[in-house]
Amino acid sequence: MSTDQKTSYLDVKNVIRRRIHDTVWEPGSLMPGEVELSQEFGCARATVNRALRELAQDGMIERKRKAGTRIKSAPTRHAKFVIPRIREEIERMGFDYRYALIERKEKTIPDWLCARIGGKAGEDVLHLRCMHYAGSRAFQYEDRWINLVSAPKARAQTFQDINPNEWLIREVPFSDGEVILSTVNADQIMSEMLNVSLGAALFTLERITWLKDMPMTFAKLYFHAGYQMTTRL
Amino acid sequence: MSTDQKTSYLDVKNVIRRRIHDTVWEPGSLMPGEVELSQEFGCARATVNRALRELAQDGMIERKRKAGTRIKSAPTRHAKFVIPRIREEIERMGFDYRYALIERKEKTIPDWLCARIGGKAGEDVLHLRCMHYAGSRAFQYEDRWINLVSAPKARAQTFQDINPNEWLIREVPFSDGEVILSTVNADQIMSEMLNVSLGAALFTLERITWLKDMPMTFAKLYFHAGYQMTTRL
DNA sequence: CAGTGGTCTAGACCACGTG
DNA sequence: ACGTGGTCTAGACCACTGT
Repeated sequence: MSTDQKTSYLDVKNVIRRRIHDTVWEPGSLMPGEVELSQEFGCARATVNRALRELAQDGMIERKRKAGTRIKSAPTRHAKFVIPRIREEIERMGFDYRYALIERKEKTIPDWLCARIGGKAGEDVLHLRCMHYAGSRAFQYEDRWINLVSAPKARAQTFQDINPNEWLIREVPFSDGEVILSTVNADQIMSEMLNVSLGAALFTLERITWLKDMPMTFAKLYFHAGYQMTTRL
Repeated sequence: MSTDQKTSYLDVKNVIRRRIHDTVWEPGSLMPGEVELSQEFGCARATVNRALRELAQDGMIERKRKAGTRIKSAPTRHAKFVIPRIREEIERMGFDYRYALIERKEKTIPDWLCARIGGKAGEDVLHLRCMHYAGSRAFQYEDRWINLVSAPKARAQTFQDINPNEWLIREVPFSDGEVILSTVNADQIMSEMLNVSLGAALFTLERITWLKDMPMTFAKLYFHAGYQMTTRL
């Protein structure tokens, strides 16, 4: 009568976590290899492997072939935030989503944008300014630039009835992106658009998207006052 | 002469990703089961399993036992942000990290905090206000509350020479947490502390931490003007 | 070159949740 | 009840990289 349930990768994960927390293994030091651990835990190497793989993904340890696995001295904390599609975010709150194009202009790429996203000088870009509403309330002001070289189809799109994000998702694949969260004091334009007082603290999200080194689009989103992003750890 | 390298879980992942993007399988609909896919790809079920598991983790699909695997209609976009330890963040920028305690006071838990973190009325808490400097420049103002019921050891700690976060990491385990990013206009105190003009837009990070339903600590961090969080997708 | 993690396999049993 | 995903195993080969 042995209560020999097989040891799960979760058990392994937890034990190791505990050991790291209790400094059984010094930060920065090497921990035993997979084979050794699998013997200790009485399970297959694959089980240990999965536990360690996930711990590495969580940023608790660092693994290198031949070098072994070491405890991260500075256990990095990650938080996963949802970057919502605006329509869904608004509808999930129970409001009607409404979109309005304010301006649409083809231009030559400005220098600052060139530097910002790594484009080539002289290329054509499409500049869009739009608003997103939740019911009758202004929700987000969007300042969007689309590279017409890498996304020429945008030329034929008026963006009167579809917002840039939804169009891009449908029409343009992308490989890589960058997101920057920051804040800004509302200037004249934003205060009018978002109906907030001049200087109000606004949450902003900048997003750059590439397709294999080709810059596709740059967007700066200004949220209504009081907007916040939430996540669980 | 067959170039029969074994198909990797990465291959599977990529093909599936492609199919989802190309709407080979309708959003919201069921996709084939693991067995069927493993036959199609000519690999072991474990391989398909890993591919699907990771795709689920990336938010592209949703899996349920017995129900099968379906394509997420609203492919959620996630972004993983690093929640840095302030000392490391500052030192990584090449500055000296300096910490200063401004105020330390034991109190009865205020109502708003009670509601905020789900504590019991009447419990004792420790309220700390501190500053973090990068070299000579103010970097972050911290407003911290520690539950003295769940972390009684905090009573004996002056927090003169160690910042709350580092102490908590060392002394108190935690199971669960919540992070909220938002913005605020600098009030009198913050403008003095962070040396910014009154009303400047500040980036704030609130953090609540629990240990098995026991609220441990609540912190609101106010960053210097111009602070931003960055991540790759 | 040799040791460590990375991955694949084929088969097995289990747990959950739908019908 | 039973089908689907979830996990474990034992063994094998590969790929990277420190020595």
